[in-house]
Amino acid sequence: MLNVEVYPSVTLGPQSVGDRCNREGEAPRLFTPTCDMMLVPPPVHTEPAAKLHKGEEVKMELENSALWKQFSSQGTEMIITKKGRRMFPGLRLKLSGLNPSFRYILLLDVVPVDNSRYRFQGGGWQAVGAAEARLPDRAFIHPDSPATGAHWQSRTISFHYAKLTNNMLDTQGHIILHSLHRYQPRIHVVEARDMLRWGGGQHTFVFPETQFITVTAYQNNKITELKINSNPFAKGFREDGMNSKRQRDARQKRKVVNLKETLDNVNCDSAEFLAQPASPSADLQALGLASLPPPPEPSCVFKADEASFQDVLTQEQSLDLGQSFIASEMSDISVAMNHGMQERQHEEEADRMIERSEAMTDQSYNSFPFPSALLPPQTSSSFSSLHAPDSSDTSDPQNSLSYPPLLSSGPNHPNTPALQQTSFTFPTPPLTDSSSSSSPQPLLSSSSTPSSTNYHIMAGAVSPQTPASFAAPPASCQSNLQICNDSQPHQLYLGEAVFHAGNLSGDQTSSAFTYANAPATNPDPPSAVTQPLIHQPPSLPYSHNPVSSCSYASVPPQTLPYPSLSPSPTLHLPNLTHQSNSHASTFPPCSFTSTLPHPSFQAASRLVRSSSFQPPACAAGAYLKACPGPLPLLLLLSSRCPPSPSSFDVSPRSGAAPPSLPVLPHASSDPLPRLPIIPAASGPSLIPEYPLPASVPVNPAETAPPDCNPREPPENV
DNA sequence: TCTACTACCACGTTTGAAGAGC
DNA sequence: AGCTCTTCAAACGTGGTAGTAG
Repeated sequence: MLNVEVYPSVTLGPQSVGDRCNREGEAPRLFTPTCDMMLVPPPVHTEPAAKLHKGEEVKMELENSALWKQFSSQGTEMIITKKGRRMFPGLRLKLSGLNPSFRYILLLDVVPVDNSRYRFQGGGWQAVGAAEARLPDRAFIHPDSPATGAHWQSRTISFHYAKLTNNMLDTQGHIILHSLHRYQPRIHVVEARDMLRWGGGQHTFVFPETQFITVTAYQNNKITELKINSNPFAKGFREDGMNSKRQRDARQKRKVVNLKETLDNVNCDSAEFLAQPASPSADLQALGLASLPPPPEPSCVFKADEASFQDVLTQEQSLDLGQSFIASEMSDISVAMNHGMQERQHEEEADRMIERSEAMTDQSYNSFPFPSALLPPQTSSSFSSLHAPDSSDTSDPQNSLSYPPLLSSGPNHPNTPALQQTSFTFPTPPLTDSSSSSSPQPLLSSSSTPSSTNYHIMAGAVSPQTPASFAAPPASCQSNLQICNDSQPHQLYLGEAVFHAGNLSGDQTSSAFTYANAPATNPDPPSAVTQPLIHQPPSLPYSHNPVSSCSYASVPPQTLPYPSLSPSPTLHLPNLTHQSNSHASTFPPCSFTSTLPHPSFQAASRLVRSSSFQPPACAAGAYLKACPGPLPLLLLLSSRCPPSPSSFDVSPRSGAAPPSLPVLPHASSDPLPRLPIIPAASGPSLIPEYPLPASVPVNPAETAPPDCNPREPPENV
């Protein structure tokens, strides 16, 4: 029996069946109802995270950054469907700076960028109103989690298994989003030092170029073209594909001709038709069901096959610019290119793609109507200095055109020497609001411990690649922004930039910049004046969104001890089999000190409840009791905290004691919504439909090995 | 009437099962 | 008997499109 314990702010849900567990040669494991999962409060942090990462700097690179930027330049759109849709491009990441022997959990969540609803008008996206009520924050835990730092650093990390849905009643564990809203994916690296406990340091990475607007149908034709040309699954829609517009038109034409011929056939055989019962097919077609196969070889029947063949023969060998980005996704695509002939052909194509890609990206970004005032003093070349060089990634023409880090800081380092703004420019609008940085709300945990949580705004600044069509935030944002101006936030995270990336100029490989956990004082967005909103994409909720950031500013970082956790909080992450070394599972409890920022909309009001707000318990400290394989589970994250932390039932690793966490129904409109349990994807009968009443008992006996769906394409090739 | 959404379609990709060959 | 390779079908991912609901 699948068991899902939901901590109010951390709802664990099974990932969709599509969320395969295995990776890279591992036996496929499918998340099944037999996998027990539960979330438990975060462990008590006993060792300062700062020690754990002393001298280290966790870095993350977006491997397919060029592709993302290409989309971003047009205004990335992501289809969301009721059943869930994968993201394309996917998040392909490279991690470094981790302790090879420590275990980490990687999470992906998607947070609204602003509080606006968008509409595609006049060839661009315009904010047209207030956003829908905030949905429960679901986080997608990478199936490999927890894995050692060596594991994460040895391969490309892909989150393409994550699916987006607009079904608020989704039971598959997909990430629920509103359509026509703007979102920003975030990747969280949470240290799970002994694979049984979450704790230690936490890092949040944000790649501004991965912002997207959710849609149920593509609005921007350019995005459609890019998707078709970049996504192998959409090959059929390419110019030379059988599902291209030309081919579809041809099919449509054939259908019409077919129908006409059929009708003619009926006419010419009318005598016979009238004389004897018509065949079923002729009968159907005569009724207009032209889609049915034509009658076999009637003398005057149009031969559709011939026409079709002709159409195929006339297909052109088009190589759209967008196809160039296949190169950046080559690892995904190359799987099918195993044969020499194909491979050579592909390589040749890839080379041409790269060439065109370079030309295109240059054009795209160089010509991007990014306000010069927003651009940092550095030129593209200077940006590259901040980017980790990757000579091997020849498919990524953007590597040479890296973007400077937006922010850089460490949590709770208000006294960190401020970085001169002149030497550290903020090319993107998100930077305009630093309040979020000042007091980022915890996503997984709220107790902010110095250096426990780092926020990284990745080098790819939003603005340069964000299309001007991305409407500026509503006037309300501006007002909020102004409100935030009364502080000097940038100095804070800028200073942190120096603190954590003080050798930026010298460390060319640094791609991660810690995000300061600013104090209550709201920093002053430096870019507020220099960056016209009209050309700036909405700010990130936690780090840039004026509204949220301002609200956060009123709430100083809190270090709330996790309430009476059960003896030995256990993180059941059976996925350890594929990991080499095992660590003692009896690590002393450690307090979770990460301070993930929280999206704007729910910030202020909730945080005010500081007395009962216990961030760590809410999310980061979630304990997982999952199937014995890569962790295919999904979290619901929220700032909501359980009414009674003591109610946590931390079951031992053996899984003997089913946890009994309070399950709270969630209403997005509720200022303090409670998150529903996300039933298991494969075990609908096991998990009640949303909303769920209370905790679901765990049946330890039904912890069969996970059976990952083999249908998932290889993630890392 | 317009907009957004859903269900379905056709095509391509991926994967594992089944069979053949060695 | 065991291994490798090939073939095939099913599942799934994809954008397009017609229909529907508000």
